[in-house]
Amino acid sequence: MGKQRIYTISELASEFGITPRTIRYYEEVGLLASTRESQNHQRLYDARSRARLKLILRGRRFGFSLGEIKEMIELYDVDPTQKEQLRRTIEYGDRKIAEVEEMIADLIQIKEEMLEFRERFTGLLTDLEQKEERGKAGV
Amino acid sequence: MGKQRIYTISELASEFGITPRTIRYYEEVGLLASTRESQNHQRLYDARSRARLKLILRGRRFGFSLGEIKEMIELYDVDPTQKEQLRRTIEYGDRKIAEVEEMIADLIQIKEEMLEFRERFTGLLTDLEQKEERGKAGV
DNA sequence: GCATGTGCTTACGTTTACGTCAACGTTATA
DNA sequence: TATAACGTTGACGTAAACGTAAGCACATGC
Repeated sequence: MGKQRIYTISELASEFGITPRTIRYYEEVGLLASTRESQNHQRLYDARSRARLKLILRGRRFGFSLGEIKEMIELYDVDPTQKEQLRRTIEYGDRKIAEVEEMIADLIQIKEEMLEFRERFTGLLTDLEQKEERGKAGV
Repeated sequence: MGKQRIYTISELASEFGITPRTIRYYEEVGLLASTRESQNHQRLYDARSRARLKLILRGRRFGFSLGEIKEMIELYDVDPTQKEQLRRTIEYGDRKIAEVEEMIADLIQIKEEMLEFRERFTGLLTDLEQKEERGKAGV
């Protein structure tokens, strides 16, 4: 088995650069469950929860809303014996894959444009520097 | 010269699938200027404004805040005769290019994972279907 | 044994990015 | 000429995603 490290809420928070409040909020909206230490009522997280949090933050990074993220993550919880559920999940996944492909294509185009832009600017800069050199030489 | 089509606010809005209010809001926060038909006070947009709006929406699509988008777009307005300004812009641009590259890499990884996931599910599905077939044959 | 740190719940506050509505002006059309 | 249709400027409303603060419980080091 994998090592079963468990994490407190502030451990996870500082690891991912977020606040405990954020994690509690994700629980509040049903995105991330936690087990509780009996007696203490303290939230505890295992490797699985940690992975799930990572997924959430990854989605957030690309501008998905928590609602969309929830929809996507819940695919991991599909019942693998229900044909109709499997089919719907695959279909939904195909749409999401297409979306991601589109995003990749767009980002590549954006990068190209930024590079062109960068070259224009470095060109302008070296022009200015050469002008300055000639100025100095002229004196 | 390029054809100088001009656009009303609702033309632009419907073209990009947003509302006039959104465009007015972008003006309110200093993201998108408009010329006004004198007398009428009606907002009008040329090709340049339209391109700028496109940039804004592209940034939004990838989860950038309007603040970040503003910072990025303002690079287009740099004074091309100021060396220090040019240098800073290039430096900033390099950071943004690196960010975009990272996003692309991450998205590619996400896509890979989604594809693996998809294969597991199609596998499960064909298993189920085969089981069903054998069941029918048994009768 | 008490202060300090960590966590809990509850609840109200805040920022971003618009939505929505009122009250009004201008232009095309029947 | 009146009535849509489209535009304008306020101004208030709102959903999402947390921030923040109060009041309390529990553990731990000195």
